[in-house]
Amino acid sequence: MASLRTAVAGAAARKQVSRPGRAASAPRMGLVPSTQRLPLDEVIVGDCLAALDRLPPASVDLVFADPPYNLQLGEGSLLRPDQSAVDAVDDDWDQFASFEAYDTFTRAWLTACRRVMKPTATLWVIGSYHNIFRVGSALQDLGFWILNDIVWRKANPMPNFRGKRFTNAHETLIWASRSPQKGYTFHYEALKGGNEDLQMRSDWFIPLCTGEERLKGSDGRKVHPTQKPEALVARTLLSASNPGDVVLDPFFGTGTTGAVARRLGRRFIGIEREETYAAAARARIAAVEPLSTAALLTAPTKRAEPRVPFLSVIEAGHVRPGETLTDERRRFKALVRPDGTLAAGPATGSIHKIGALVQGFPACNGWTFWHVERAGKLVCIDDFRGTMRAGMRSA
Amino acid sequence: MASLRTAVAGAAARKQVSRPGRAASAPRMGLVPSTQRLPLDEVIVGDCLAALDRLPPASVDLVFADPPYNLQLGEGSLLRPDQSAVDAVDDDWDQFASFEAYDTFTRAWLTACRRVMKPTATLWVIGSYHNIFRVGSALQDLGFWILNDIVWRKANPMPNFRGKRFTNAHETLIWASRSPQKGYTFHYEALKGGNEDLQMRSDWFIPLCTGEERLKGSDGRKVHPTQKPEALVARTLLSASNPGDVVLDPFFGTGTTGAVARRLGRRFIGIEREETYAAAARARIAAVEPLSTAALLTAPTKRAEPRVPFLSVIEAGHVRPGETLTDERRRFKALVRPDGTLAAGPATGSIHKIGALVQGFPACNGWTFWHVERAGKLVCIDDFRGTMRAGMRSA
DNA sequence: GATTTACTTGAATCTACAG
DNA sequence: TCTGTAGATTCAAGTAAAT
Repeated sequence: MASLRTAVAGAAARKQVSRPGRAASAPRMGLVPSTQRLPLDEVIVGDCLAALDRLPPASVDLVFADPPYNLQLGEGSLLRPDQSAVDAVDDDWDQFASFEAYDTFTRAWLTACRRVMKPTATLWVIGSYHNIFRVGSALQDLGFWILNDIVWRKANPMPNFRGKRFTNAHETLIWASRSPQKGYTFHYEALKGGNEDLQMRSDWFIPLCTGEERLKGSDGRKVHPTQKPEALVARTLLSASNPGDVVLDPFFGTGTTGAVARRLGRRFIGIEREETYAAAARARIAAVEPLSTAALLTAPTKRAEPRVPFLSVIEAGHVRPGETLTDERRRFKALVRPDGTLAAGPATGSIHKIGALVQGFPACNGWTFWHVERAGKLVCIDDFRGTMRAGMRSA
Repeated sequence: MASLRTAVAGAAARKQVSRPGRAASAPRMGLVPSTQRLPLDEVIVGDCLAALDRLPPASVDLVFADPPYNLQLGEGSLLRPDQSAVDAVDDDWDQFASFEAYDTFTRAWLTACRRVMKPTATLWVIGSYHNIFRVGSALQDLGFWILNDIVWRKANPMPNFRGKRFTNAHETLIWASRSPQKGYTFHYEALKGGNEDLQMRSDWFIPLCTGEERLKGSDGRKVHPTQKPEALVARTLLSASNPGDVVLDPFFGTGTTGAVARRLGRRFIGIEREETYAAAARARIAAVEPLSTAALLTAPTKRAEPRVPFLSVIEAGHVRPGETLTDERRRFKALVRPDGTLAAGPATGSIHKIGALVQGFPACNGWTFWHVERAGKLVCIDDFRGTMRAGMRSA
């Protein structure tokens, strides 16, 4: 059964390669006319598969999905040590007859999401051990490419009242691109800057959604049983999308994704089956104050900066032809030629090639490797490039 | 699976009969006669399926499995920024033709393990996002009952050298019982006592296996590419087995499970395909000094002050994105961005970098430099960090 | 001998773009 | 679509070498 599942899913995935940028292909079902207009910043009430099929292909930049977890709870209710009852997730939408039924459901919505994702889009799914292994396997079977699994470490998890297991103190998010193809958005430097100048790790420590942030009904009870903290969703959107990007959430619930998207200057498409949740989401999102554009401006990453030929650095007079370049520790030397190449002995080539050559390395960033002497001190030639880029910005 | 190799039966095999009163069923294959004698505290060299089929059913109390991860590495080698090559895991034993092939392999060894597990036995499997979703799904499909997923947070993970993903800083263990039936071993109180009287959580912070603990050959190179830290295995054995219990490891490698089992007064059965690894394991285990029963309590892990990202301070609401930070004498200003970086004019970066920049210094401690105004007074952002650290100590 | 600095290493699905 | 090249990129520990 499982092998058949894999084969079928694989075949479906192979067949379904949309070609964005060329002809806009027909909607998957062929029954519902495709509207090319995106229902932006709206909550669509209805079945998520039907709603997804009505969206144009290759139209969203990011998907955040918090699907049903398929919790398999026992019969009786769970009691705390003080005999109060734990408010368990036993809603109809979380009930599946079998793992197979859950797998079918999972493959269906993932396939539908994949169709509407741009080739450069990525997808986030959150789950617990009850469902995340099914979801992860389905992702791989459908041709998604897992980039990371992220652990949401809960600051204040519910203890295990019976003392029969470890405190279930985390949930797992999977971050995947549509295919192994490169070119997705990842704000590496920004995340590093917000994390003590260290790479952001795959384990995130974030409190549960409680207190003011938790939506409560007029009866004082929580509106949705599994509302996620905005901080968690915000980190996914900040890391893998840009201001103005379209974020899709096929299990919108009470609209955490929409609220965060609006606050961070992203557009959203929310799909939710229950009108009660959708209504709560609309009211919640309307109250969100978007951040100022100034606070959202994305800093240009080094990769996005304009290219500066080394020849331009020479032409600007920062380095003279005939000068000698050396490395930080003055172990190697090279001669600057008027055409922007370097010479080391008989060999000539770019600053990168000669840098690699003299060190015996396969590659080298010549900009950071080579230095010139100015007033008795070594100056990195990358400093000149920085000066020139600053001049280009002000011009 | 086709090649059934004969196990090397150690001459010094201790004789142990499986529990009387339990029906000794025929071996699964029906080809090799079942030996009712358990090969305790030995390393069986050979194919793990064949070896498992020769063990009597319902005979082990715990399984610890570290199967191949099925890493799918690219063509070229990965270079660090200093151009040194990463020693990748590209061994033959980690190569599978497809997910389907890996699934087949996984179901086979899990099924074989399940047969030899006592009804009360539990199983641990470790993996990464490359394989753990396949393993978890297979476990559920085969009737295992997942008790917890545990996150091994690595103290010193390998960074992401290209800056294209989050640092892959954890691996996942699944802890499962043979079936939903109750009655497994879990030392709740002991673990709680070793964890400052707090329930042991599902996220464990443990360093990699390096230094003295890492087995090295005569050439000084690591014997096995994926040796696991003893602390990790010890915690699984302490939590889910009793002294004298039989612990099975079907992917024994260099015998971490055996060494830990011996040290903690458990018996072990190790199965390993490569004689080189098995030989190293035997020598290693022979050198292990078993602990006295009284000394088996977990040693509390010493922990440094947790690092707090400025992003977490924002997420916690202590500082709002779009707010202005200033120094104690209000000479400099910077804008707080939602990703935890600051902006001063066109420049963006961490609290430390921007603090240094505005002062014209080479470095700056942003935590003590930057302040926000609260009720007309300046509050240092380091105060917020202190508050957050207090809240994190329980985690 | 004590302290500082340099070097090594760990389960890795690790680039982007012009021509 | 493929190829060649510009050029961007690392954290925590442990060990060895240098001061």
